[in-house]
Amino acid sequence: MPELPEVEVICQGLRPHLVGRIVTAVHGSGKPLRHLVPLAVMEKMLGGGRVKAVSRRAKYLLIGFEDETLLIIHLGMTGNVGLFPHTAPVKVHDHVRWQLENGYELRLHDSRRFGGIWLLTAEQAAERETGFFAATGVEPFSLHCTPAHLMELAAKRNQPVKTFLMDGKAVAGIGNIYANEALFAAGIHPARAASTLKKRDWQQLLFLLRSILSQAICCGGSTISDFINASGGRGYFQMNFQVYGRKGQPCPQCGAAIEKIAITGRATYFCPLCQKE
DNA sequence: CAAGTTACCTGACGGC
DNA sequence: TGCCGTCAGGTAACTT
Repeated sequence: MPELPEVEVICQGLRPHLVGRIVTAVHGSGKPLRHLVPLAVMEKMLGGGRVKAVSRRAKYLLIGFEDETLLIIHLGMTGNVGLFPHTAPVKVHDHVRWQLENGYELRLHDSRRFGGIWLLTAEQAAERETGFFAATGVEPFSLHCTPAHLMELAAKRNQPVKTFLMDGKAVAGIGNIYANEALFAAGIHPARAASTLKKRDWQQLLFLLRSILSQAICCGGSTISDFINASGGRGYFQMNFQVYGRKGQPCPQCGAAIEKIAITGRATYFCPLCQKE
């Protein structure tokens, strides 16, 4: 489900309701996730703690506590988090529930259980960029993310530019949807070797990528099948998809039929006329 | 050793 | 109606 815009929307939605709240207990389904901190350990480390900050890094949601303990949540393909009254019926696939002092609880719902939860101590949290996030790439909106930086990273690789964009070790937060959309906007064929892009290509691609991510955040993210934000609402950026999921439909630029191919096993949509190799 | 493939899991959808 | 195959927004452990 969630790429950078969706996680950002959840983050912004949660922040005003979660900051200042105190975790009183942690409950769960007992089913494993891709990574899961034992509920008893989580309750011991978080119990009585007050939330200080809610932020995002790559596709991870970060919930910081006053004692600097950091709760990290990844939503995988189908994960959602939201706040519910603790009396609201627990749904199938509600795998972890953080009970709060105000009668609400934060719930992680994830049918495929590709999501994950980690807990960093204050020391680990302080060192997170060289620890937990050591292998995580640069944030697309950060000042360190420049056309020159991307071109330098890509020079060492002989892979399609789409695969490069989706590699979280290079650039953080870009998944299949936004990689497809950004390459279409830039007029770059997704299978083109990343190492062949010129400075000018990277300038254009980065500018358009940022523009698309920003628009998507403003639209509340993209809801394909099950994405909902922290208030249970749907995003509507999918209305703006130019190529993603549009196989056989006319290109919005030139009218040619959008093609679908597989690149590194992932569905890839592009316009054969607007995006030359 | 970079890069492609498979595995993890459930649910939705299309074809028959 | 229902059974079966295919596919899905992500990542990491495999294999080549």
